[in-house]
Amino acid sequence: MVIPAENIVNETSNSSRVANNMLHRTREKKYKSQSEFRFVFITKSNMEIMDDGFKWRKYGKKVIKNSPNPRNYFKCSNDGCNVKKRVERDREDPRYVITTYEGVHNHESPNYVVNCNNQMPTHEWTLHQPSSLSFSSASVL
DNA sequence: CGGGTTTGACCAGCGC
DNA sequence: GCGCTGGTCAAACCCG
Repeated sequence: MVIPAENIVNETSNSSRVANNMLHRTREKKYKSQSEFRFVFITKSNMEIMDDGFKWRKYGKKVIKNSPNPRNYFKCSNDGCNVKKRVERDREDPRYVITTYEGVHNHESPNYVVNCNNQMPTHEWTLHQPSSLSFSSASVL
């Protein structure tokens, strides 16, 4: 299992704003019996939809019980790649966006070259590596 | 016209 | 068994 985080790290390093306030929240979430790769990280952003280089198709939105903010569900629109991600705002700090990736892309990012050319999205967002987060322990560690 | 978004309905898992 | 909750589907709609 490979962490598809190189894109994220790449974008973060290009970002003019470096994470200056590391805020980690432990999210103990009971997922189904998924042994799939899962990668959770928190970003500080004004907008919940961030361009991480992949093409995502939104397929659902749900209001979560313990959160006033709705959670959005995305699938990778690449054919044959069934990577999913959910995006929700932090309940206590709406400035932070919690993104959960599930699965591993079986292809390269369609915008990977663009990102490597230092063409960042117009909006700015910073990455917070959730070191203490309940982060798909099996594959990351 | 094609691909993405929206949104309510539907379904499955879990706790009581 | 039932109800609640989260996750997915799919049809209608929107936009380039």
